[in-house]
Amino acid sequence: MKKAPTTLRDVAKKAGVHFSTVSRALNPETRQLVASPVAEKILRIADQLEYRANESAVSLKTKRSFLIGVFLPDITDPFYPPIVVGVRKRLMKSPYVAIVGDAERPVGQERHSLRAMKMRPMGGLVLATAKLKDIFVEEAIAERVPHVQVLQVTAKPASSTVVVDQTRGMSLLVQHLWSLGHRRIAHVIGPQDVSTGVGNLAGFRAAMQAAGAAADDGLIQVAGGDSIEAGRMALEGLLGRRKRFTAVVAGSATLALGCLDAIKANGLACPQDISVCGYNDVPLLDRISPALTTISADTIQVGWFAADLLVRAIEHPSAPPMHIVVQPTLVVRESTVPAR
Amino acid sequence: MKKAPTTLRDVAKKAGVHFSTVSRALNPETRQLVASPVAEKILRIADQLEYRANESAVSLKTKRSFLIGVFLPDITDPFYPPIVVGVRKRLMKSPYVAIVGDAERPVGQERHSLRAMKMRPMGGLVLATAKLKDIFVEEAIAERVPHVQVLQVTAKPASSTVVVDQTRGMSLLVQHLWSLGHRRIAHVIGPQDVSTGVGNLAGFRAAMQAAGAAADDGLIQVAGGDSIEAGRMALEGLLGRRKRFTAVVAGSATLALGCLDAIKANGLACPQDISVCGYNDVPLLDRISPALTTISADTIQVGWFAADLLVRAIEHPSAPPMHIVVQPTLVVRESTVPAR
DNA sequence: CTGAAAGCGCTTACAG
DNA sequence: CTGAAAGCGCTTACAG
Repeated sequence: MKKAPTTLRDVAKKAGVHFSTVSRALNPETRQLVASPVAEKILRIADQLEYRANESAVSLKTKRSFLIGVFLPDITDPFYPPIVVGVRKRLMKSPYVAIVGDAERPVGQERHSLRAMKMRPMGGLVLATAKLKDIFVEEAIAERVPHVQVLQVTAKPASSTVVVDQTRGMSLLVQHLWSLGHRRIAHVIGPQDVSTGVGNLAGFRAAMQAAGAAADDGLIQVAGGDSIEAGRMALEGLLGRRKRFTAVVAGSATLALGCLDAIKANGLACPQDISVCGYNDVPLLDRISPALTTISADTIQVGWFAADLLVRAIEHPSAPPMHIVVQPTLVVRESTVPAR
Repeated sequence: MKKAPTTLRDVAKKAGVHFSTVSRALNPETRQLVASPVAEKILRIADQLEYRANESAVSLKTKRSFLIGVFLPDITDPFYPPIVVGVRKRLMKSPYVAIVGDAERPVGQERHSLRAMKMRPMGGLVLATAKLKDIFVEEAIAERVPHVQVLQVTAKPASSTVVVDQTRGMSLLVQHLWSLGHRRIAHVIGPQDVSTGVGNLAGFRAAMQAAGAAADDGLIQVAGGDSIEAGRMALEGLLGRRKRFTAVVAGSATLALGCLDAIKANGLACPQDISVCGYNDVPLLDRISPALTTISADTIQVGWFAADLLVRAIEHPSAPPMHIVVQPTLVVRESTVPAR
């Protein structure tokens, strides 16, 4: 038989006090309202009976929720799960627990998520899915749901954010290629409806400028999505233009893989004919052929910061939003070599 | 101002009925207790007011929960997230929502998860973390929490399970190597406290037997864990014995990567000197050097089945456990070649 | 078919 | 310092 869980009343009966006294004793914030010896006794008995507050009852009464929704663009892209690890790490000793929400692209799905989110009052949200203009974020703001945006952010975020420094990342990449003698550098960039897309492009332009040459718009190609296939098609397009370039900077690791495919499909070789570098490091990128030069960021840290800011936002609703920028590093591997 | 969400009373007032009538009308199972025209009107108004039942209240009252906990050994191992995708897919149109639980190894953490699970009544659990003997599973059974085990299962599971056919997988691998002329085949196997570990080993032995040669115990090495490092050390051990072998079957993709490292570290080459094959396919394995021959299973499907069985278990608590076995396929790539 | 009532397990003013 | 009461938003016997 499934035994009923211990309730406040069970503890109260055994302690010989009223159950509201038990409630006070168990809550650290009201504990001083209870006489010390009584509180101690209650704590002991509660522990012994393995009392756990029923969360539904607490939520119902306090109108607070301890569920933190983490929305990722794609849980199967190995770039994202570390975010969850970081969030979890920060939430470990807190009363909050992370849900991984389904944020798949189709509009229908998003609606579903939104509705699910609204019927299940969330304590807060970590959103890695924001477009430059994002109804999800707008709703969160309108409904006053505490949230923080990570990696991808809206155009002018009114919420706290944790992002990786894109300008710095692009600058590291361009400087690296430049120092290898590359001058004609192509850029396969991700969709321009997300901040990482426009950020990378702006960063690329700024970095080229700083290096001493304006970026050649004829060597910039926006990919149709963040997939290997989109990356391949984008570079095929560039190759088809027959405009010479000796290196290509891709907007993500996924796009970079597509670039490698395009190079191979055109009878060329990386890095001998064209150097390729990606953006965002994921496992096994160091073992593919050629191992990919890329930009790496501590995404566990990003998740940790996000959860930390979120907890603050929940506990101090009126505090102004904070913006954390994490610095990435350059990881040089085999896919970039001196220009011929 | 954060406007209060719509409640049953709001809908009732607007519809001119008692709120209990609204409750009945909104629940498909009790809807026929309400006069059709009234029910229709209520439905319309509820929709218009964007009414969503407060889940805490529902859970508190019914003592049911719509939270499904999915526990993975490691969310950053790309082998596992597809399970979540599958679970989510099945749960999409159900009232349940999946939480990804933290099932990190340290015993302290597990305790934390367990406690979190108990204070937050879960509607059900999908466990990919079961050891042969597993207190987590034992507790779930004792507490009558509906659950299904996936991939890794307890010794004699009393709950529903969804696993990949290990015997078949090992057989495919051994037959493949055998047909390439390999006779002395080593085996680097994962920890033996989980069903996949013992299953793979048993499968390997059976497959060797069936092929016509008993497995040589001197060529079997149990790794200290499921990590690249553990795989490397295991194969180093085998290499150190100076017992000749021309191929090695690893118990996981991760272990296989370690084997590749060990081969390289010993001045040998894969596949020229030793063929290597892994178990479980993950992205990029087709792009590493050499691309890894391995066993692939549809893990999204595994997750889907798991959620399906779980929903059944929740809705029909007395139904007997079911056991689904998914068939894997062999993916031949560059890491296995004919024996010299 | 519908209403009124009880009660799920809590928190938190309000008395004493 | 402690008890008694109200009430969060629901579901579901129980009357009518």
